[in-house]
Amino acid sequence: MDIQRKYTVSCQACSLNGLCMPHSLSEKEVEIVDAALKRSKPIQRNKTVFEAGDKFSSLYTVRSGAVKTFSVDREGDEHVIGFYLPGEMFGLDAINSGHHISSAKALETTAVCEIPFNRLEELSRRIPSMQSHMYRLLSHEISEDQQLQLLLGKKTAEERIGSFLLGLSSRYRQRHLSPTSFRLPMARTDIGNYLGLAVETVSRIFTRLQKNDILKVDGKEVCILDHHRLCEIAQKEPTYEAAARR
Amino acid sequence: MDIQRKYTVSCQACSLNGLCMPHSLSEKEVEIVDAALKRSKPIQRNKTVFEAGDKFSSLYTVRSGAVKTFSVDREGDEHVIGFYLPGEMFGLDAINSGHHISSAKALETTAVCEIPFNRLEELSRRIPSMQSHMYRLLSHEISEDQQLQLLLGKKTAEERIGSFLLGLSSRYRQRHLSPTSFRLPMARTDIGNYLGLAVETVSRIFTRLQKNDILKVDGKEVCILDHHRLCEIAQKEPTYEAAARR
DNA sequence: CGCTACCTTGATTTCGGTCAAGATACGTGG
DNA sequence: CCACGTATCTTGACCGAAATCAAGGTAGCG
Repeated sequence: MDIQRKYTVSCQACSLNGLCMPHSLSEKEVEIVDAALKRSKPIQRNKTVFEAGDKFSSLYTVRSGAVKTFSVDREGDEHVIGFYLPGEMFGLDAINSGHHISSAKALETTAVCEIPFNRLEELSRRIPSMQSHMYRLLSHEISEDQQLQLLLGKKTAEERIGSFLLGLSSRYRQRHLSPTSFRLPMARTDIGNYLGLAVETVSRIFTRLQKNDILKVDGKEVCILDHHRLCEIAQKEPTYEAAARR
Repeated sequence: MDIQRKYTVSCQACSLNGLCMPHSLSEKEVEIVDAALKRSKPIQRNKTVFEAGDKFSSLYTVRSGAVKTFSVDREGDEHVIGFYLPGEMFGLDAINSGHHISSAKALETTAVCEIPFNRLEELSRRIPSMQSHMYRLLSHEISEDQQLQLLLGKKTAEERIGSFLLGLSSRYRQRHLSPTSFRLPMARTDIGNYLGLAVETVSRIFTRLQKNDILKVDGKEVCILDHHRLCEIAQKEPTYEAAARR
């Protein structure tokens, strides 16, 4: 079964705020896991959740709002690594080295849920489905990252933007928001940075897609008018097919 | 502590053939883990270990030889995802979906070690340091993948090749082989494919680096003559600094 | 020994980056 | 509520790194 499906269903059922728990947990287990979570007060736009170099102690999930992770090189240039929407977990890259190698910043007013990692390790030993879930969550991140590598290494600017928008679209659908009409929480600069493109290129492609009646763009508001043609552009089969193959 | 260090030391100590076990295991535990491993007979060059679509049941480590993982798109084009040297684990991307989404093929005569995943889950519940180790291993793969994303999205052809060679160099050092003189187990085509470059570009840059006395290339034999300048080209600090920062 | 796969080198083209200049939106304080 | 300044976004002109096209060269294998 696909982790993403599991996630949406169970998040609501268990009210575990984005920990994406399997629903095989008992009442009692849900209670235990829930007790381990720390819910933060809202984080203002541009405030950081953690910074590169910070000691690693917790994983985080987005409860509301949006987060970007990024690293800064010696020349001071920022490199956007990922965007996280409600229900998604971030900070996974820090488990290995014991400190954060990237920073995380709120793209808008955001609430996160903190999960102390030592508690998580402990719980996943006691609750087998929890351990299994964590393995799958980490594995899922690896597949996604490899997907992005393919995109960055082989695809044209238009294909990248197309894939990016379709990706967002399906993530919004998963949380029962409109997959055709949504607001981009990040700036054009961030999109370009993430996709390995200049801002100007992102802008130009947005207008081109708009001219071809595939997209309607108004600032950060995006409306996908022709999902099918967008898939063609992204060199991806329509999502329902992709889902069926799983 | 860095997972890679742990790994080299313990692999030898425990003789667990690349499972990269922590050395905190007791005699008894080592025995148990060792019993779960299946050692394969050698795999011929170009033979697959598993193929995309196969049901996922095991993770693999390379014992000797080398492996590449790749996916094939609808047009039949291959996309190289990664190269694996002795001691490295592959197949991690399959945990989530329950079937392999990429294929793995031997680049030369290769022996692998198979680790049934259900046994691994079970063991990691019983042996806390084993679970902790697996989390770090998965997290490490995520960091590496994100590093590659940066390379693919932002770096020039020369920087990519430079980083690639330095990466190989440090992986060879980890297994106590010469970090300055080694044999590339993969074809130029595979390198280009992996780095998002045309074969011609890879070839041209190899000759250019050779002309500048940074590299000596003879077919698949590579010798790094000027490690420091190669680091500059790769936009990376020399490895000893990188190691010190950890 | 010859075939095929792999590698190298050169000539030409092209996609997307860079530079430059406006336009639009946004937050702040008067 | 509006004016101002700053961020962000868009559009155009030009340029360059690497892809593509083309043609030989080399090496490993049956």
